[in-house]
Amino acid sequence: MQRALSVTREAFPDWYQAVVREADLAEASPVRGCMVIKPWGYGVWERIQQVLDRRIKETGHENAYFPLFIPLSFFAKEAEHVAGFAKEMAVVTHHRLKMIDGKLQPDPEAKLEEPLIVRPTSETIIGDAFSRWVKSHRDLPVLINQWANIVRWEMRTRLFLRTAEFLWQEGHTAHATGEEAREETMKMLQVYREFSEGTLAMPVIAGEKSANERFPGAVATYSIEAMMQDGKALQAGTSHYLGQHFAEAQNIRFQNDAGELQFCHTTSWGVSTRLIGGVIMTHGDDDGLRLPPACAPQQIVIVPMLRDKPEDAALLEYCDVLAKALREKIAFGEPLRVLLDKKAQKSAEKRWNWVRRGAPLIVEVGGRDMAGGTVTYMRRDVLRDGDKVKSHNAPREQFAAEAAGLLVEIQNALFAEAKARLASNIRTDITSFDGLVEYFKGDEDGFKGWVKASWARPEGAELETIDEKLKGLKLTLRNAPLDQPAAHGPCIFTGRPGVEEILIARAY
RNA sequence: CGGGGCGUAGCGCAGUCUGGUAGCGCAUCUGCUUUGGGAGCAGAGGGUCGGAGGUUCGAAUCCUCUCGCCCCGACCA
Repeated sequence: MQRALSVTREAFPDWYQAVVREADLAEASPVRGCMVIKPWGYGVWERIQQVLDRRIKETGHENAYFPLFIPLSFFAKEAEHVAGFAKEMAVVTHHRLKMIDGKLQPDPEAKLEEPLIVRPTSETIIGDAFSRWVKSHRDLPVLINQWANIVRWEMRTRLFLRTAEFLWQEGHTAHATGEEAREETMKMLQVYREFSEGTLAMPVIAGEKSANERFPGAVATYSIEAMMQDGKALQAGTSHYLGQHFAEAQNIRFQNDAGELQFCHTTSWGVSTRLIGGVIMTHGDDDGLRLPPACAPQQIVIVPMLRDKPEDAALLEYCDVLAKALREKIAFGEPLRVLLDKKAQKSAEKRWNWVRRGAPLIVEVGGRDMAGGTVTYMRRDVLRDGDKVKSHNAPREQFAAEAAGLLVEIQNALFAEAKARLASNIRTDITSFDGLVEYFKGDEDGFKGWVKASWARPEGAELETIDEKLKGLKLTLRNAPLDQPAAHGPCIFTGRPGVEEILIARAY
């Protein structure tokens, strides 16, 4: 059978790369670990930005922008923070180039007095601003978000999933009380969960990270974890309660209503272009990408079957009427995004390109459709019936009337499919480390789901030891889901009474 | 940074062992035919074989160095 991709999901890493390339999402750049995000890929990011930005503002936050460069000394103020990021920072040391011996190089006489770090995250420089902005309890809370690029000099990179430079939003807030800051942390985690499930159709499990997986400098880190089609977990978003650590390091203080000086409690939270990798690995199939309509740059692509003949004009007019009618319809609270693909390419070629790119509805209109007043369309989520491509025929006006409903149906179907995969691949019957070994041993490449088990929440050296043992099975602790049962069995690692359930999985 | 694999046309690959002046499929361009579905035929364009140096009359091929990509490990919100 002829597929739109040359590889299948059996070779998952190869397949992933093929989708990124064939769906026109991104490509590698001349700079190691950095990517060029192409219009179709960036279009998905713009959808993420638009929908999430609205949610961030609805929850009371304002956007602002802080510098790309952070003075080196800012990082030295929070010990854990600097320790966590020191190994992956890009450093700017000069401000001028000079031709020396025929070679263009940094001018030794233009060395910066203090090196500048290209931000790997902005807690420190935003905290510095907060320390000036906050004087009184009347200034609180401060609720700020920034859309930005950041740089982390990663050892090993993968397009979208882990790149040296990536795009994200980072929320930073300061509060009078720990209770309020914790509420904020949880509120944004919920925003991420709803966004991931509602817009990306990517079901997630929200929970708290174990101590060893905490953000450097945080009191508590929460994440949403999604299950990819190879069974691996993808951390799709994080939210941190930073306590007073950063406030103390950067002197973010306020006078309370009794006139006493107190340190603020701060939070930070973010999602990144990694989400696009999550969408690919959640919904992609052997014909390429499948985009949930809510995050598709174009939801309906109309491909006229042009024949380079005079009657093409009438066909284009026929398609244009359809496009205009569709654009007046609403789905997910917005007008439908419709593209009439008039490019001078062979129609069949265009169709398969849109299949690979994952356009949710692909409409093909030919002369006979026009004569009969109909259109032919394909749903990308259920492209094939067996091996054959499944196309539908409907009167043009009927299709225009039903398209918005179809898009919602596709969105729901993709979510249901992913949700079923997540729900049926979390094992809860493994209660011992030997059981873990048994389940995860051998067949390195085969599908392995997640394990949810009780544990005693060990810390320190004991946790280190457990982490090492898990590493031997290529496993990591993902999070302790927020939804917990009333009672717990014995700890899967220590045998002591369990205090919560934790997810154990292979991860990206 | 350690182990393994790989860099040859936009994509997928052969050629490398055994040195002789670069090829296949798809894509692209032109023409004719075709026209309800990834069309057929004929022709064409496109590669300093990742880069640098070396050996040689001659290097995609052998040697040295180097850069990048992929997998595993280390590392990693």
